Amino acid sequence: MEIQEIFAANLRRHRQAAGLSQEELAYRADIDRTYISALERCVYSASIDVVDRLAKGLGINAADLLLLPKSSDGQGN
Amino acid sequence: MEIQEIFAANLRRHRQAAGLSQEELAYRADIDRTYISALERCVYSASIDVVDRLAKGLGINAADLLLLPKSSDGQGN
DNA sequence: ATGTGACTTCTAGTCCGTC
DNA sequence: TGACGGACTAGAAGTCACA
Repeated sequence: MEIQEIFAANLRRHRQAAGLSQEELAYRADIDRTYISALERCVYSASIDVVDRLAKGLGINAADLLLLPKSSDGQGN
Repeated sequence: MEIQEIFAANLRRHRQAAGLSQEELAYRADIDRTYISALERCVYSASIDVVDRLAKGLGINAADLLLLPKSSDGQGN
Protein backbone atom coordinates (compact mmCIF):
# COMPACT_ATOMS: atom_id res chain seq x y z
CA MET A 1 0.00 0.00 0.00
CA GLU A 2 1.60 3.22 -1.12
CA ILE A 3 1.15 6.51 0.58
CA GLN A 4 -0.69 7.99 -2.41
CA GLU A 5 -3.29 5.25 -2.27
CA ILE A 6 -3.74 5.67 1.46
CA PHE A 7 -4.11 9.40 1.00
CA ALA A 8 -6.49 9.02 -1.94
CA ALA A 9 -8.73 6.60 -0.04
CA ASN A 10 -8.74 8.76 3.08
CA LEU A 11 -9.46 11.90 1.10
CA ARG A 12 -12.46 10.36 -0.63
CA ARG A 13 -13.77 8.76 2.53
CA HIS A 14 -13.52 11.90 4.64
CA ARG A 15 -14.93 14.04 1.84
CA GLN A 16 -17.97 11.83 1.43
CA ALA A 17 -18.37 11.53 5.19
CA ALA A 18 -18.51 15.33 5.27
CA GLY A 19 -21.10 15.27 2.52
CA LEU A 20 -19.02 17.42 0.19
CA SER A 21 -18.64 17.20 -3.59
CA GLN A 22 -15.16 17.47 -5.11
CA GLU A 23 -16.20 20.89 -6.32
CA GLU A 24 -17.23 22.14 -2.88
CA LEU A 25 -14.08 20.85 -1.26
CA ALA A 26 -12.07 22.44 -4.06
CA TYR A 27 -13.68 25.76 -3.22
CA ARG A 28 -13.05 25.42 0.52
CA ALA A 29 -9.44 24.34 0.13
CA ASP A 30 -8.82 26.73 -2.75
CA ILE A 31 -7.53 23.91 -4.92
CA ASP A 32 -8.49 23.11 -8.49
CA ARG A 33 -11.49 20.83 -8.82
CA THR A 34 -9.85 18.58 -11.43
CA TYR A 35 -6.80 18.23 -9.24
CA ILE A 36 -8.83 16.81 -6.37
CA SER A 37 -10.36 14.39 -8.81
CA ALA A 38 -6.86 13.34 -9.85
CA LEU A 39 -5.67 12.99 -6.25
CA GLU A 40 -8.55 10.65 -5.44
CA ARG A 41 -7.48 8.58 -8.44
CA CYS A 42 -3.83 8.40 -7.30
CA VAL A 43 -2.53 10.37 -10.26
CA TYR A 44 -0.21 12.57 -8.21
CA SER A 45 1.76 12.63 -4.98
CA ALA A 46 0.44 15.78 -3.31
CA SER A 47 2.60 18.16 -1.30
CA ILE A 48 1.99 18.49 2.42
CA ASP A 49 0.74 21.98 1.74
CA VAL A 50 -2.26 20.76 -0.25
CA VAL A 51 -2.78 17.90 2.21
CA ASP A 52 -3.08 20.51 4.92
CA ARG A 53 -5.46 22.75 2.98
CA LEU A 54 -7.62 19.76 2.13
CA ALA A 55 -7.65 18.68 5.77
CA LYS A 56 -8.72 22.12 6.87
CA GLY A 57 -11.50 22.14 4.29
CA LEU A 58 -12.67 18.86 5.79
CA GLY A 59 -12.29 20.05 9.37
CA ILE A 60 -9.74 17.40 10.25
CA ASN A 61 -6.00 17.18 10.92
CA ALA A 62 -3.52 16.78 8.06
CA ALA A 63 -2.11 13.67 9.70
CA ASP A 64 -5.54 12.03 9.53
CA LEU A 65 -5.32 11.93 5.75
CA LEU A 66 -2.15 9.86 5.88
CA LEU A 67 -3.35 7.32 8.42
CA LEU A 68 -4.01 3.78 7.32
CA PRO A 69 -7.76 3.05 7.21
CA LYS A 70 -6.89 0.26 9.62
CA SER A 71 -9.13 -2.80 9.86
CA SER A 72 -6.34 -5.13 8.81
CA ASP A 73 -3.69 -3.05 10.47
CA GLY A 74 -0.46 -2.43 8.71
CA GLN A 75 1.50 -0.07 10.89
CA GLY A 76 4.29 -2.57 10.76
CA ASN A 77 5.99 -1.51 7.63
CA MET B 1 2.03 27.33 12.58
CA GLU B 2 2.28 26.13 9.02
CA ILE B 3 2.46 22.54 8.00
CA GLN B 4 6.00 22.91 6.64
CA GLU B 5 7.22 24.13 9.99
CA ILE B 6 5.47 21.34 11.82
CA PHE B 7 6.95 18.84 9.41
CA ALA B 8 10.42 20.37 9.64
CA ALA B 9 10.37 20.35 13.42
CA ASN B 10 9.06 16.80 13.60
CA LEU B 11 11.60 15.58 11.08
CA ARG B 12 14.51 17.03 13.02
CA ARG B 13 13.17 15.86 16.37
CA HIS B 14 12.50 12.30 15.22
CA ARG B 15 15.82 12.15 13.40
CA GLN B 16 17.76 13.23 16.45
CA ALA B 17 15.70 10.97 18.68
CA ALA B 18 16.76 8.11 16.43
CA GLY B 19 20.36 9.24 16.74
CA LEU B 20 20.78 9.70 13.02
CA SER B 21 22.70 12.39 11.13
CA GLN B 22 21.11 14.00 8.07
CA GLU B 23 23.61 12.02 6.08
CA GLU B 24 22.60 8.67 7.54
CA LEU B 25 18.91 9.37 7.15
CA ALA B 26 19.57 10.51 3.58
CA TYR B 27 21.13 7.14 2.90
CA ARG B 28 18.26 5.20 4.47
CA ALA B 29 15.54 7.18 2.74
CA ASP B 30 17.45 7.40 -0.53
CA ILE B 31 17.14 11.18 -0.56
CA ASP B 32 19.93 13.70 -1.03
CA ARG B 33 21.54 14.91 2.21
CA THR B 34 21.26 18.57 1.21
CA TYR B 35 17.60 18.13 0.42
CA ILE B 36 16.90 16.87 3.93
CA SER B 37 18.84 19.86 5.22
CA ALA B 38 16.55 22.12 3.18
CA LEU B 39 13.42 20.36 4.42
CA GLU B 40 14.45 20.83 8.05
CA ARG B 41 14.86 24.51 7.26
CA CYS B 42 11.39 24.86 5.71
CA VAL B 43 12.68 25.60 2.24
CA TYR B 44 10.17 23.35 0.52
CA SER B 45 6.73 21.85 0.98
CA ALA B 46 7.61 18.19 0.63
CA SER B 47 5.42 15.73 -1.25
CA ILE B 48 3.80 12.90 0.69
CA ASP B 49 6.07 10.54 -1.18
CA VAL B 50 9.23 11.92 0.41
CA VAL B 51 7.45 12.27 3.77
CA ASP B 52 6.74 8.57 3.57
CA ARG B 53 10.30 7.61 2.60
CA LEU B 54 11.66 9.71 5.43
CA ALA B 55 9.21 8.17 7.89
CA LYS B 56 10.26 4.69 6.83
CA GLY B 57 13.91 5.61 7.27
CA LEU B 58 13.03 6.68 10.80
CA GLY B 59 10.91 3.65 11.52
CA ILE B 60 7.76 5.66 12.10
CA ASN B 61 4.47 6.37 10.34
CA ALA B 62 4.21 9.15 7.74
CA ALA B 63 1.34 10.69 9.70
CA ASP B 64 3.64 11.09 12.72
CA LEU B 65 5.69 13.64 10.83
CA LEU B 66 2.66 15.87 10.35
CA LEU B 67 1.41 15.81 13.92
CA LEU B 68 1.62 18.93 16.00
CA PRO B 69 4.38 18.75 18.64
CA LYS B 70 1.42 19.01 21.01
CA SER B 71 1.21 21.31 23.96
CA SER B 72 -1.32 24.12 23.76
CA ASP B 73 -3.93 22.16 21.86
CA GLY B 74 -3.93 21.15 18.26
CA GLN B 75 -6.61 21.68 15.63
CA GLY B 76 -5.45 25.23 15.39
CA ASN B 77 -6.70 25.63 11.89
C1' DA C 1 28.12 17.03 10.06
C1' DT C 2 25.23 20.86 8.22
C1' DG C 3 23.87 25.16 5.61
C1' DT C 4 23.42 27.43 1.32
C1' DG C 5 23.53 29.24 -3.42
C1' DA C 6 23.19 27.99 -8.13
C1' DC C 7 21.52 25.15 -11.37
C1' DT C 8 18.68 21.64 -14.15
C1' DT C 9 14.95 18.29 -14.62
C1' DC C 10 10.57 16.66 -13.61
C1' DT C 11 6.08 16.69 -11.60
C1' DA C 12 2.71 19.02 -8.99
C1' DG C 13 -0.95 22.00 -9.63
C1' DT C 14 -3.99 25.27 -12.74
C1' DC C 15 -7.15 26.14 -16.35
C1' DC C 16 -9.43 25.12 -20.48
C1' DG C 17 -12.52 21.84 -22.23
C1' DT C 18 -15.61 17.30 -23.27
C1' DC C 19 -18.09 13.10 -22.08
C1' DT D 1 -21.17 15.21 -10.12
C1' DG D 2 -17.05 13.21 -11.44
C1' DA D 3 -13.57 11.11 -14.95
C1' DC D 4 -10.37 12.42 -18.13
C1' DG D 5 -7.36 14.97 -21.73
C1' DG D 6 -4.22 18.83 -23.41
C1' DA D 7 -1.38 22.71 -22.55
C1' DC D 8 0.72 25.41 -19.58
C1' DT D 9 3.39 27.45 -15.20
C1' DA D 10 5.15 27.17 -10.47
C1' DG D 11 7.67 24.86 -7.57
C1' DA D 12 9.60 20.34 -5.77
C1' DA D 13 13.20 16.94 -6.61
C1' DG D 14 17.83 16.06 -7.15
C1' DT D 15 23.04 17.29 -7.66
C1' DC D 16 27.43 19.99 -6.80
C1' DA D 17 30.74 23.01 -4.78
C1' DC D 18 32.06 25.48 -0.96
C1' DA D 19 31.77 27.74 3.48
